[in-house]
Amino acid sequence: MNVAEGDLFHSAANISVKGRDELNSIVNDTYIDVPQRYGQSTFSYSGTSRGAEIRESWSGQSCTPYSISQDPKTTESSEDQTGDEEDSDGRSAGSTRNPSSDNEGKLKSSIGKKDKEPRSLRLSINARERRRMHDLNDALDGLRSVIPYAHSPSVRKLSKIATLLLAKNYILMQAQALDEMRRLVAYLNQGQALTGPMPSAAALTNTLSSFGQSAVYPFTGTSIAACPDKCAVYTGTPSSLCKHCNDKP
DNA sequence: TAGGCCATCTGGTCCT
DNA sequence: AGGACCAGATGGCCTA
Repeated sequence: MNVAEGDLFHSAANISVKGRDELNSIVNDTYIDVPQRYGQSTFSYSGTSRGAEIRESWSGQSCTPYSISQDPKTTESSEDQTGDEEDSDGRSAGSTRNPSSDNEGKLKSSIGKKDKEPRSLRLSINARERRRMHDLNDALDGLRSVIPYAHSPSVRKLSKIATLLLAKNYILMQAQALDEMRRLVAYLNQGQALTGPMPSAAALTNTLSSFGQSAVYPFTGTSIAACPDKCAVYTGTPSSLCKHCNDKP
């Protein structure tokens, strides 16, 4: 097992144990190159993983909106909060978390902070921001759906940062594979145009095999050893999102 | 218990 | 003025 291959399996260890075997089965032809710290460190999937649960609640409109009014201490904000529970789409704004604790402090802390701003305006701004973040999450879900990793209920959803890093590396890999393919086609065309003998079967096999090899493990050079997170395994350059590389003086 | 991830609130800035 | 975007702060949930 070469270095890159080891890294692939190393990354695979970030996914849930239940889905690890499944992921290992796909890891050979995909580009799992997420720094370990960005991988999911959780190894159990109960069917109610937090992210999935929240998304389900969001799209299915089935979650229970949090209600600050449950706590008498927060009566002041609870009246306005009712208008904050649903945005203009009619979608519930709360999550499945503890309804009375999460936003309570924040709301309370905001009271009187900016008296100039009418409460209704603030609530509408909050709802808008919430909607914006939901749209962003929807887009991230869309991205997750098209990048190769184990799409299985037994595998926890990729984190946001892992999704972005994986997508970036996947794009770079596709570009490189395309480039390799073009070169191969050019090589074959060249051989056809020449009157001389065609490349030997062994040479062709060698070329094809090196193509396949580089398509999967294009970078096995020193860059891998440079970063403990192996952020450059597929890109050849350290990721700007790699904390380790960015922390370097 | 610490660390990772996340949703939400908030105030600031920029644009239309 | 209102909306979009952004980053910081806060606190909850989960796992090792």
